[in-house]
Amino acid sequence: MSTGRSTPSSPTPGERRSRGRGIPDATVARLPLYLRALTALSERSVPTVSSEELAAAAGVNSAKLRKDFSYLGSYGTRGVGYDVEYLVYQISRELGLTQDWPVVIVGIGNLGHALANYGGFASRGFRVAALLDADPNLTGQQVAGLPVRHMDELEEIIAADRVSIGVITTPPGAAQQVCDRLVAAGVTSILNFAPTVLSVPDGVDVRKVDLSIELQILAFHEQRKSADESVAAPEAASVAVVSRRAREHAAPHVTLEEAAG
Amino acid sequence: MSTGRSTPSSPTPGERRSRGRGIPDATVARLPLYLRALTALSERSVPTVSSEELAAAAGVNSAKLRKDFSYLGSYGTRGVGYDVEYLVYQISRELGLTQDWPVVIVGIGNLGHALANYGGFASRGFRVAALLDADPNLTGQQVAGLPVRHMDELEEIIAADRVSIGVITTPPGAAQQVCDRLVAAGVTSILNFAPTVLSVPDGVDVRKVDLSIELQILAFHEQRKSADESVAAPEAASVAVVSRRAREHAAPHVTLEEAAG
DNA sequence: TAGATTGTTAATCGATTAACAATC
DNA sequence: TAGATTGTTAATCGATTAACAATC
Repeated sequence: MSTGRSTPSSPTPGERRSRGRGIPDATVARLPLYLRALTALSERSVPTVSSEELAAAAGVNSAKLRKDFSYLGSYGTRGVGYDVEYLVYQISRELGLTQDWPVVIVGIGNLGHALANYGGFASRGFRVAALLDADPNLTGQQVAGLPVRHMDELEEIIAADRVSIGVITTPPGAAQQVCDRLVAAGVTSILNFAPTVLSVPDGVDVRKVDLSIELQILAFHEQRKSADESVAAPEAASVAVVSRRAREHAAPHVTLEEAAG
Repeated sequence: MSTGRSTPSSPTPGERRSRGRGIPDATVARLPLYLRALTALSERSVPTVSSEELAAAAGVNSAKLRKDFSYLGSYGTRGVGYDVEYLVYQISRELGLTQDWPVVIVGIGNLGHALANYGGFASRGFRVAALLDADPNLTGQQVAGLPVRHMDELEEIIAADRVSIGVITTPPGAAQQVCDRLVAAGVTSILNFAPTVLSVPDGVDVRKVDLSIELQILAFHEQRKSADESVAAPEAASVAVVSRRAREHAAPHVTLEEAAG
């Protein structure tokens, strides 16, 4: 794009793809969806599927699906479609699900409980290596067939089981501290359910699941629906009317390092 | 962009923004993050904050934050920053959190339990109007201070409480059916925790939270990390070597409507 | 006034999509 | 061969980012 659009010497999509062997993030995020749909087909012993059919099952459009698959390689057959078993294997391998991923869950409250019992983990390559909690009263209690262990054992467990993925289901106040210990112990991927922004060193991946944020996004769209029922642009009007209170308070700048953690 | 880059008559960002009064999806998804950071500042009675400070607390860069806020209006003061209280109010209003949003939770297993007890709902405008489950043995049991009610009452509750948001925490097999009933009863926003693709009519928003998918995305990156430690492009090599078994089975096309649901 | 910080511009980047040549 | 469907192209769209003029 930077070298002009009409010259045939500009980088081709093929060249761009191979640069750094990068599968786009958006594609990676959809691979699990495809895999789920393919697994369902596999269980029904369906041998092949077209991009159109698979896309419908995964809830995307077929052009996007074919583009996504093109990053993995040419695994389809023109005029026929994709072999279900073969594609299940290729996507599993690409996602790293052909190996075993031990995970620890830290914070065995309601949510930790729910996750420990969640069937979706074991069915993929994920294995709950340990359940950890800071509360000594919980230690030793059985949850989902596993004993809750005390936080003191965290480093030991991670080293012994070569755990690289940690799930944080603690209260928000404890999350950063737990995260730091996980990282120091060798964990390089974190799934965070606590409503906190975690800071981690380079090389550590964090993904977050935030129930409250999802609801707020729904509320935004829900509000728009009601607004559309009444006037044309009711929002634009009310913005101007809203009290401008407090705009006069100008005050010195404050660092918010503490507030963030 | 479509009308050429050098002509001054191409649409300005201002024009683009006002077209349809659209706040970009990516911006809407970040507003709850800003709101959370601002709420923490508000509790510490911090009066003003700069884009740089607030961005750090929310985990984004400051240019993005300022761009995001520019879609809401000009709520900052040059040379000073943003008034915390004023911005909390504006974002809350924009997200629709100044009103009450009754929600129902359907499926009171481990996860439904966890959500019913989740503090983050009540603190925003969200109120759990009812907990519903199909199991008669659960009916009447208290969960998070609320009685579990039977699915038979779903339509009645939604109508009576004007519920527009439903949370689905059922097993995957029941999710589409529950979704259909919610929508028929008047719900127009759904937060889906079941690992299923839901189909809904136009005008209904669905957001999904999928624990297993998040873990799979982490596994993908985790795998890449280990790969990078060993050879330069180990992946590219092994792709070619992998057995091409099953590519010969070509078979008739199958509809997969049932598999999807 | 001098210093600070917003709001906006414009360039870049990444993702989506329709269309179709390649090919089974 | 005729019909079907992939893999790829190229256009479009939306999101990110650095830079800086406007302005408190």
